[in-house]
Amino acid sequence: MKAITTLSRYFSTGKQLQVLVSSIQPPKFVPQIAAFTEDLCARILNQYPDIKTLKKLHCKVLTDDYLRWNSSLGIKLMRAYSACGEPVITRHIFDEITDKNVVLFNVMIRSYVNNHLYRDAFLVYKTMSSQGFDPDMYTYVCVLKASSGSDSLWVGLQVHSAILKFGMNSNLFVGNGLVAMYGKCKCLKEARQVFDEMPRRDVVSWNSMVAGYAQNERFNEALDLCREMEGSKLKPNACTMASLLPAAANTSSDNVFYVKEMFMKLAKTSVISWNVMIAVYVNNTMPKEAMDLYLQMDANGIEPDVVSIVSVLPACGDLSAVTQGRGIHEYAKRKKLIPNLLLENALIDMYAKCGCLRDARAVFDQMQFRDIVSWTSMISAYGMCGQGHDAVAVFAKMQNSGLSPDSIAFVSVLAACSHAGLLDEGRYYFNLMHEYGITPKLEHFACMVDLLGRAGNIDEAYGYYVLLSNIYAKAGRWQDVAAIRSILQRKGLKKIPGISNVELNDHVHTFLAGDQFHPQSKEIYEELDVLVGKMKEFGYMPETDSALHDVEEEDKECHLAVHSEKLAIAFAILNTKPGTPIRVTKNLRVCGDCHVAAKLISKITKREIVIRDTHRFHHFHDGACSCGDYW
DNA sequence: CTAGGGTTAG
Repeated sequence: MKAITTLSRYFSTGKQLQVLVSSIQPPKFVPQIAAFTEDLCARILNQYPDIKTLKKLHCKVLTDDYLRWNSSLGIKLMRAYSACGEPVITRHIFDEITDKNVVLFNVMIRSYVNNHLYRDAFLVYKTMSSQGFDPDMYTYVCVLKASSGSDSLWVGLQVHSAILKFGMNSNLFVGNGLVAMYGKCKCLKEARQVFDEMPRRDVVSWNSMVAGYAQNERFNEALDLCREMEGSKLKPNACTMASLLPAAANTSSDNVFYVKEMFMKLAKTSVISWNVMIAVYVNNTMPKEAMDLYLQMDANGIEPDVVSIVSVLPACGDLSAVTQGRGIHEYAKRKKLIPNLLLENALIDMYAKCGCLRDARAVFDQMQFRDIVSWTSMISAYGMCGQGHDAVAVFAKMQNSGLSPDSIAFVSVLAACSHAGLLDEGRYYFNLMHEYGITPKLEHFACMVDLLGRAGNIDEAYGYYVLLSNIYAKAGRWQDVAAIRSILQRKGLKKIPGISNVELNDHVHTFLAGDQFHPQSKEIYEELDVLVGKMKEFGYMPETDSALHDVEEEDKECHLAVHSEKLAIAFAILNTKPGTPIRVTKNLRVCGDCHVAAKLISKITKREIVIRDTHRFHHFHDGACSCGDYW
């Protein structure tokens, strides 16, 4: 026994472990020797050796025969293999052990979960009871983690009902798992209910609930919970800060200050809290503060790690602090943190933002592995410097390398074309998106509008605008439509057509001002004529002059030049039963003429009409509007 | 003479 204790002192490094493994003799069925070997192996395995050492040890002593009568070592082996990212070998050992128990099942499930093989984890969970092993609290904690990891609320709910059925819900760890699962699955009410009903809560319970709010962009509630936590006896820790991070972007200065206070109150011994604070500053456009904090780490005895560097590099880019950036790059090399994909991508981005294209390219060229982000960063780098042809060349190389461009890669190449005035290339890539099954979004259209606007093709730019407006109007994303409108207005495109939407049978119908393309166009205009006739009896006078500011001159005399909301209302009247309320959304503010018309139409047709414009809601009922004619 | 297995996060 003494010998073993002495030996264990030397287990701290991989090399020593390997030496020790070589000295182990295969087990013979002599009880003392077997016990000695077992204890020795257990000690080695508990240190999580690297895969080489592990395999050596596995071959040397743990033959399958041996495993059959020793599940304890089997568990340790499985754990070690799982930690090396070898779930297949873990499973092999699991299958070899004939004398199973609940713990073995739990270790197997856990191995799958930790290696993100959630389906396999669920499968083992499903089969264990049929083999006579009932899940226990440890099992439930594992499968809850699998549910959170795979965002599968459905499985999570099933697990929850099993937990309730077997009365395991009062266990602290199970409760924490449930809170985390519901939070990940966006069920904050359920998460909060579990949290509130927990008989006992620890820091993890609070952090899980905070994480739930933060992951669902409810930063204020997350902060309220932190305050409440401080009000009780528990102190926030580095993990609390880390949980807040997803929501701590572009938030108020008060909120940033709160996180800073939390950071100051922590025992600042953990590199994680420093990294989170740096990231919070970066995500709230406070690069100077991020930089300063990074530089203070050393004096506080905290060694920056890969995450610290990846977090602070964007700040260097934002500040164009290339000297600092280079220093950090050197530090990363010295600490042998490179190669590292995230770090190298961050370096490319930093150098690009500092205008050091050569350095960016050097990092890119020296990379062992490149992902879509690496390529996209390089394309943007060239784009930012106006080297559109180089950007296009890198894009082509990326395609050749076998990677499929994603939506963001297209934004960067389109932006590069736009900055360099590469009209044909821009059109080519815009059309290419289709082949990759990517639907153009705001950013892509904005690039095209920009590109065409620069090239003087105002007409074509306008075409892209209308396309974009329709897409966003149908999705109800009026803010995006407004953003594009302001881009166009800056480019000198004054005439923005009004667009209205109205929903009918779960389908959104979109109308442009003066729209004549709708299949029911004829009936709609006829209906409008009838309505205008009746409205005139109430003293309505069409205000052609001011009302038609946003349609073409030649359309003015013609009654076809009608605002889109009138078309939408007429369409809804035609296609819905009498008395059905009509709901219209519009991308511009309702004009005076349409407002009067809507009031009268609500009276004549005895319909409730709701128009949401960019500014507010208008509820029209029996000839009056909720806005009291003030908007 | 019954271990062995568990939750949040940068």
